[in-house]
Amino acid sequence: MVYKDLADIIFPNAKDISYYEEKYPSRNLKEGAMVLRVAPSPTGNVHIGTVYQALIAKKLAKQTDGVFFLRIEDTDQKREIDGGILQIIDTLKNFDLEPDEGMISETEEKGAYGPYKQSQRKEIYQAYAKYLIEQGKAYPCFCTPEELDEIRAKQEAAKIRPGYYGVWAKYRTFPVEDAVKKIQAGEQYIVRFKSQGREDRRIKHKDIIKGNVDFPENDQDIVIIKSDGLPTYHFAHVIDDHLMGTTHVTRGDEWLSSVPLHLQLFYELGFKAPKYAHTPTLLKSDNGNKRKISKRKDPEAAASYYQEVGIPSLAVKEYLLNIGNSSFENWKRQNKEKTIDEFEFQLNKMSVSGALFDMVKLLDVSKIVISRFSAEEVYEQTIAWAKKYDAELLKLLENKDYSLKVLGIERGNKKPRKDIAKWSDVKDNIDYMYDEEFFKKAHNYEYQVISDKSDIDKILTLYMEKYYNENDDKQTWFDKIKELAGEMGYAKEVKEFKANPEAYKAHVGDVSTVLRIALTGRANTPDMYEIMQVLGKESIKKRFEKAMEK
RNA sequence: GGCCCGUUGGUCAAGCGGUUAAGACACCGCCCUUUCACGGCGGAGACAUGGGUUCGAUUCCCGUACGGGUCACCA
Repeated sequence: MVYKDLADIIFPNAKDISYYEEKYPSRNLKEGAMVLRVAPSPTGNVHIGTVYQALIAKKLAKQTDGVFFLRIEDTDQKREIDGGILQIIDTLKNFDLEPDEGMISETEEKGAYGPYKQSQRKEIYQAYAKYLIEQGKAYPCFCTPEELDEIRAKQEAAKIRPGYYGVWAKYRTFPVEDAVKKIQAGEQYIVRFKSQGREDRRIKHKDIIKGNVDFPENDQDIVIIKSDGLPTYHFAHVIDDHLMGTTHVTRGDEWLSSVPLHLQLFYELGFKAPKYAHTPTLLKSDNGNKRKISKRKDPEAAASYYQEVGIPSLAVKEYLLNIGNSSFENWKRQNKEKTIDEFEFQLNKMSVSGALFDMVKLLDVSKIVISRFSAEEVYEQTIAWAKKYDAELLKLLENKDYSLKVLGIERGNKKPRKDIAKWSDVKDNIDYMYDEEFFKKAHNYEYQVISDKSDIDKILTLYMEKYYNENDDKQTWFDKIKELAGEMGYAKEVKEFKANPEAYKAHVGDVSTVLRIALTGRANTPDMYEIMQVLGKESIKKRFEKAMEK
């Protein structure tokens, strides 16, 4: 009996690999086009790192007229959750990172290199596993998990390198005849790769991000086909990225140490290996230590978190892009009108070490992003957010025309306001602009410099009766406040007051503050002229009356 | 523990043998003819450490410390 017989017994129905090699020909792309992918597992709660990977991969593909595809890595059925695929697809859509090829729904896909879901590629992996067995480069292993544990325990006791390799690889040299007998007797087995590597030799690898790295060769006979017939990650990666024509594998740097194995697999299968770029991990500070952002402990690890708190996906992408290529920030400042698609991302400019995810900085980026939105865009996105997360806000925004005016305050000019970092900030920023909300609340009216009740009442009455005219332009409007200040014995100019503080009780700014607090119930607001324009005379009057009642 | 990778201000980071060691966020101060925000100006704050190599090291080499990753029929 020879390897071929063994292979036929293990995978009797597998096709010859030439079938697949012909079915998936090389991609006909222009010189320099990059083919990249994002390959998450449908285990629920899409990680922000997946979005980061997808962003980079899609950007590179677009820049080079290449292809960006989505592959679902669902070879571990134990970890798979219902709706996991949909979550991934939706997340990519939310961030405007739709793939050119791959799964587009739970069951459908597009592209000529599918299936793009690994569990549906079982026969493909088996064909290649069979090929390897025929070549004597893979073999069945009948060790039980318990046996494996025993081996490990022995190795640990002897303080030698653990694993299934060399003399420890019990079935590596097992006679074909005996293996066939065991299989025919119904014994359980898995398929292992017969590594030709030697630990005392080194393999060089040039990573696009990490640079030159060399490792000892892999000598572990790793599992390629599990007992459920599905491949392990390593095997699936090599087969898929070969068949799908991936030119550049971008993945988290937790994979860096598997490179010797992957390169070996590519070599033994006769495939050309893709270029690798191992991206640094997104970290978080935890008690003074850095650690990976974890799905279990950190809410911000979930891509959905940003949707929930209302950070625009564009802001998240800009922040992520800046973590990837720090030149982005300067580029953006010099190219305010350009979209992020026009920025040229460079893999080799990525930082080698992991960055702490900085929420404060993200929020700053988000403020800038939102400040550039029109009132209409802010309105639409806030509504979309409120529909899911804040019914009260949704109700507040019912009157669209009025809301557009409110959101348009100090927006659209050269120095737009930057006080909204996320949609969940909107309510607190604008609720006082709505009468129904304003009059519902009890206000404290904590006046500052001018605190004498009769003075305050006088300012408000005088202003309303004698000075206010809703048709005034801004200059006239402010001149009138100055006059009012003068009439009440306050300094008309702040400078005057500062030059001669003994001569006055207060100044025009303090008078404005009284008006502002009576009007809005708060000491800090955007431009008061614009506020009054939006509010209108009736509302202003009622607000002053309410303030005087107190 | 073995094997890899890393370490520039609080954070993200330029720089890659000779620099007053950029910039951004955060922080502080001043200015911006009414508050806040915006904007402007200014300030404080860094090359983990010890040895080499060199006329000269943040930059190159070695060690140490610290941090991270990885050692599954998980990806």
